[in-house]
Amino acid sequence: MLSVQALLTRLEQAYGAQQWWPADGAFEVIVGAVLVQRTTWHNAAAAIGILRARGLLSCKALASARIRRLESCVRTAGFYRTKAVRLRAIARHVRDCGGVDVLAGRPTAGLRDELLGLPGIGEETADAILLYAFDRPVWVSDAYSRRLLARLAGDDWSGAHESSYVEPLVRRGNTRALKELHALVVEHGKRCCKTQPECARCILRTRCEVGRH
DNA sequence: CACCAGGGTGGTT
DNA sequence: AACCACCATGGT
Repeated sequence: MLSVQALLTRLEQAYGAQQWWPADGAFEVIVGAVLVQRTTWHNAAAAIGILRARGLLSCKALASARIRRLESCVRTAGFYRTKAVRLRAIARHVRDCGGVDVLAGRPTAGLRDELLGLPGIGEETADAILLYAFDRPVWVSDAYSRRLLARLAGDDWSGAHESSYVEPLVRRGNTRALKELHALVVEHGKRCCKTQPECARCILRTRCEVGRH
């Protein structure tokens, strides 16, 4: 089966460099990670722009903002009532800890547990924050990656093998590759056929161009 | 107009 | 542990 490095190369050749995460600083990555849940980056980015315009894009300002005000800022990202409450709770935790710089000094395993303890941060979001906000070598597993790797592996796929597949990148601490690969997997998943399992062969076969369906 | 988008949570079986 | 309803706006 295709190696991780080969997969990364082919996806990059097909779609180009993705350059995730489009954010300014670790805290903005955290905010964006929550806002983008179950919506497009387009809608999440609009909400971030409004937060920035109103001076609420720092953990101290966000932590002391009124819920109603936050709701009006993040409305375009959907689920705005829950996201407003969760974002402020997260901001308060970060503030009470001494800021994102303090979190950046924590070991990865403990930091992951700490993130999972916060409202609105599940496994996928926690790993995305670890990778893109704190530059930790972790693989972000999502619906796209599970589907793609299941197709690449064929039938004998338990789902637990996903971590072993990307293990070479994690072990070598290649955060550059991990960031780009996850972004490319998502990009490919959005364009590539979702209903036909055979579609994944476009990556396995050289004469079938990736992304040109 | 139905469907989906860079999920998480709480409740039920 | 697997399944479910719910959260809600914006684009196609």
